[in-house]
Amino acid sequence: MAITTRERRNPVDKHDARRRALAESALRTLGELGYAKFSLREMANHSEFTHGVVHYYFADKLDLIVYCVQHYKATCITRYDSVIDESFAAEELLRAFVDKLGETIEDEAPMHRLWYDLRSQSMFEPGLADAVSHIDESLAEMVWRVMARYGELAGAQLVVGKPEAYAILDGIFQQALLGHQRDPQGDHLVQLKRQVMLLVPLMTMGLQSGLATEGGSADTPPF
Amino acid sequence: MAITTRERRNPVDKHDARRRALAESALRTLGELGYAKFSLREMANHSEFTHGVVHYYFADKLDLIVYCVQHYKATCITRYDSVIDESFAAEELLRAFVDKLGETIEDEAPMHRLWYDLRSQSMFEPGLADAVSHIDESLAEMVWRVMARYGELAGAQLVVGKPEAYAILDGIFQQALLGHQRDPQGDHLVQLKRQVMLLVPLMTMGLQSGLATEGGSADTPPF
DNA sequence: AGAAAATCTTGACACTCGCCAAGCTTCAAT
DNA sequence: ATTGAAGCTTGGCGAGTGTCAAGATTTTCT
Repeated sequence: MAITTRERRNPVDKHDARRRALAESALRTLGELGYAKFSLREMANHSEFTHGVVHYYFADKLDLIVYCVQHYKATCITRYDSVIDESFAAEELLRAFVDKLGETIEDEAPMHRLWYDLRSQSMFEPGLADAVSHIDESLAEMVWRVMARYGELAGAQLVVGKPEAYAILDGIFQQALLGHQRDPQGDHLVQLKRQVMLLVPLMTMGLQSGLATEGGSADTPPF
Repeated sequence: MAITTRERRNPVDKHDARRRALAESALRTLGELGYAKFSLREMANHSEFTHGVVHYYFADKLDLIVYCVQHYKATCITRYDSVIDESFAAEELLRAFVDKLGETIEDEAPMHRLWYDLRSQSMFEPGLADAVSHIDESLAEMVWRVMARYGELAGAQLVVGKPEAYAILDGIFQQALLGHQRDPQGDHLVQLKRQVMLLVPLMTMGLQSGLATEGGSADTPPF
């Protein structure tokens, strides 16, 4: 009965690693097909798994998807922390932030459209509500870290709170994603960057007239 | 062969009226179940129609849903025009606007969550993209009419353009709807009103310090 | 009234779905 | 090497899906 920690932990680590692998495969298919057209067999066809193995690791389809949502959270919640840590001036932070925004919309569009899909689904499928709500809260906190750091570096107070800042930037981001999906040739990414560089200063006090001082390519009037 | 205009127009009117009736029934079921769980038979069970009649009036399921989206547009595009026409001062317009926002979130939550669902679906189902895009554009114009009128009444210029104003208010509205669905007992409606009354002046020049002058119950600090 | 056209119902078709049980394979421990 | 558990595959069940054809019903026109 001498069970070392290694002997005990390894099986459950294997188990969890397998769950993660399943979840990552499911996330790929979900990002491709969306919640409505997602099926376990379709996921199996697009991966190395067989359609039956899911029920060995998850109670049912919804359990898998909820786990996917929670796993997705871990990968995206700290996405902008590097731009916070590596920026030491307000304009530098803002520029790094909008660049990262543009990158993620280009590189991970399927994951982002899936996120908006799942968030909408959570209004019809109560089983998703909790997991989605937690991610939304984490995203709001991530946005708030950027905004707080920006205010700190700019030496100005924020005139909006955490929910407002998140809702605003999320709305802007969502429109950019919709436009990018509808017409990938369009200039939605530069519009997104311009809009964020307009709105972030607007959400801080005393910087409303500082827009024109940034120069560069983002000084076109918004209308 | 004497075909009067009444004889000729009536049949196609009947046809279109029937299509509209089908669409309204489908919209009710869609608002209840969401796009993913919507089925023609489920719609038939919740209405006076039989599941087969749909294919007499629509090519297929997607054709029906696209028609639903377009029909939905007509009912919601002019929703805020009355508050524009009947308000003759900036604060009055703003108050009427936020009141209407709260009303629609209370009275037509199923339709609004359906809208966000369908907009997300349009990123996976290209057949929905055009119809959804047109509605989004119309909603942006509706928001812009309110904003333009507000700026006019306040005697101030807007510091954001049409896409920004719409994205911002849409993001705020969406968060309020999500919160209201997750927890109907919460105070998301008063938060929504407070947020909009903060942000609309913020989107106009020279009104940043005018927030405290409104008094009433919306003067709590945003953070 | 009778013919013709429009409208609707019904039932079946081919298909996909989540789920599960029975059996097979792999692996670890004695 | 043998045994037992863990992991996985396979096939199938029942339910549900969109679609459509055939026929019944209603409406419209001469």
